[in-house]
Amino acid sequence: MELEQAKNQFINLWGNFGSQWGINRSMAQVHAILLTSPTPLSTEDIMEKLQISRGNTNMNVRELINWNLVYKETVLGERREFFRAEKDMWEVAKRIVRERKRREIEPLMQHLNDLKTVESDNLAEKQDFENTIQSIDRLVNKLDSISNNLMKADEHAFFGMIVNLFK
Amino acid sequence: MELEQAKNQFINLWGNFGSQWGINRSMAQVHAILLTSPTPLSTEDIMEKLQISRGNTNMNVRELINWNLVYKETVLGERREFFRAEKDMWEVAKRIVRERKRREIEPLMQHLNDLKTVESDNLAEKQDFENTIQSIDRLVNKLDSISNNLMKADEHAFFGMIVNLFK
DNA sequence: ACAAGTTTTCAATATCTTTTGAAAGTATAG
DNA sequence: CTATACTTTCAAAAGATATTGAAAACTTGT
Repeated sequence: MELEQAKNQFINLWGNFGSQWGINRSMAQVHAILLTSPTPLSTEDIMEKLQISRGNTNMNVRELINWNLVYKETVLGERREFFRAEKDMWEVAKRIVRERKRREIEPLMQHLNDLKTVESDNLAEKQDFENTIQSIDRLVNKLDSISNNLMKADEHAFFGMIVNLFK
Repeated sequence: MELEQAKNQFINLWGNFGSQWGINRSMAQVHAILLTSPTPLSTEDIMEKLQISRGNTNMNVRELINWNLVYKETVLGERREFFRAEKDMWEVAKRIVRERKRREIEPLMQHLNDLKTVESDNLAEKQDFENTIQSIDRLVNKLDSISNNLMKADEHAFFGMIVNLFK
């Protein structure tokens, strides 16, 4: 396949994949274009290649910077900003995990805690509900603790350990 | 907190959580109501408690059955169908992983493969693109292989191994 | 075979999310 | 200080997604 065509396919692929996981299509596509650009890109470059508006580009680049997946870059003698994606995919994965944990898992854990014990005259039903919540809570906490450790480990160590485990 | 109130909060919580991860709100809410019901529920029950239409209820219950998270149940002397959720959350987690893998990760891996080698006169840029794709491909494959093993292991074994690893 | 109860489908509608683009805001050079 | 280059904001519009509800299809008992 030809390089330009392959890049376009990748932008598409990454966009679809993102939207299946609750990340908006444009944001994923901006990420894709930066991942596959050998040089940092300006807002104009991104607008042009993805055919999206200035506002849209600005907002999604900014969000990617919040996620720590994209850096601002200054180019000598250029007034406008350029953007460059983190290309170490292990880093990318860790940062996505970190961010989703912070934004979604932690609030979830907080709320589950509030539901752990309830009041009711119907003892059996009370117990049943509490069991379900406990069971969700245990799972979420375990996944959380794996993700904490994952973020400390380096790629080789992490996958090495996991793969060895199952041999 | 009072039981009924807690159930409502949970339905809400699960619905929000689902929609952040690309699962539609109603589907997650139907799942929540079944998870927290001590007895199987009919379509009518679900419609009434969630205040949603028959069509919506039917479609989402069916989707949950496709995901293997909900079972059809027959009640003696009743003509209509009842539904019951799988309550072992380790099982639930495994089934969600299995399904998302099948629907999303496998197609992704397929497409990445097609992008692994491209043609271009610009050797440096070709190399750069191929490196990025390779790096994504390696990560996805490793995550895939962990998830395969996870689905074979039982909960205790899995978490036991992971937790010990990081001690 | 019919009638009553139940489930499924799907076009129309409503809702929610994303995108646009022009205006306001900010920074920099001269 | 002022003009110009550039970035950010946000209300309105477009687009995507979810929901409704009534009709069609199916199922079961008599």
